[in-house]
Amino acid sequence: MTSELMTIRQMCEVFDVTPRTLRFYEAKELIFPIRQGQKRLYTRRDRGRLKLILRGKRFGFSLEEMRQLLNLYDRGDAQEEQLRRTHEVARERLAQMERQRDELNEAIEELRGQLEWGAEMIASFRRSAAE
Amino acid sequence: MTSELMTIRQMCEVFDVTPRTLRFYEAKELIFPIRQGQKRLYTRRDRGRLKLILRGKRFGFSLEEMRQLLNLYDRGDAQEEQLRRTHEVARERLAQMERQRDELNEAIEELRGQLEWGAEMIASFRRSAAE
DNA sequence: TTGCTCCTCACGTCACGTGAGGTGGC
DNA sequence: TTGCTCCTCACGTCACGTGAGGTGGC
Repeated sequence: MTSELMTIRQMCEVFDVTPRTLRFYEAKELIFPIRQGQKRLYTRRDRGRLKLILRGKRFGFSLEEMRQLLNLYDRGDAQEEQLRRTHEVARERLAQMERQRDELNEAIEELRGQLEWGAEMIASFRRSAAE
Repeated sequence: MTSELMTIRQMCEVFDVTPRTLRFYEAKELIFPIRQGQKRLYTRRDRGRLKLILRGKRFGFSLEEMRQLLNLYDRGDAQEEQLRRTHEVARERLAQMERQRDELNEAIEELRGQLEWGAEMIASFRRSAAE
């Protein structure tokens, strides 16, 4: 199932992405599948990276940010410093996400208000039609 | 201050947008400033539309959706039906926004968990360095 | 003449989607 | 030969940002 090397099709099924996405990430130097003729073969390392990339996406990191973080991770030396930097950017992202959520909640409340107002308008149309 | 006709610069200050944004909305047929030679002059109608566009943006409507809603609003005939349709799309948008907020909250919790884990890792680095 | 504001192309951004046209192996 | 999957361009999308190069009136 998750054998050592996987084709693009298998990757797509496992990670629920399109082939275009995998090729795009490769062009952006986020993953590095090996080639067997024309075909791409994805290694365990590619799968690990892709998993982190997709997690990063959920947190709203850009692909370029993820590339940099993965490169830190990759070097492996001076672990503590890398971990510290990653922690730092992640904290900033968290703050942004919280702000974003607050704005979204405000917009939701505002739209709810508009909807109530609209419902009243529609109701008043009905009343005047019934008279 | 808010005289009948406004220049692009005045519009930008009042609505906190760039000239490019106003020209872009015009190209997309969302607003229709009059021309005095080359210069654009924005009317009260343009300001009303822009206000609704910016509010729509907060709710996550696309410019094309806003264009259609504004056109309904504009015709003014058969008010009830227009109001009803607007109400309908707004309700769908609200549901999407709520789903989006829930996903964002999940991501926030997940990232918080990652951060805690990272903090522990950093702490353990410190301990082993202290020994 | 110098500055200032306005204008019109038109390419760049971000993360892919979507054909078009071609290849390899069963 | 027909199908299937893979591949490489390369243009399209969305909402603008960002120069480049030119104009009008004080």
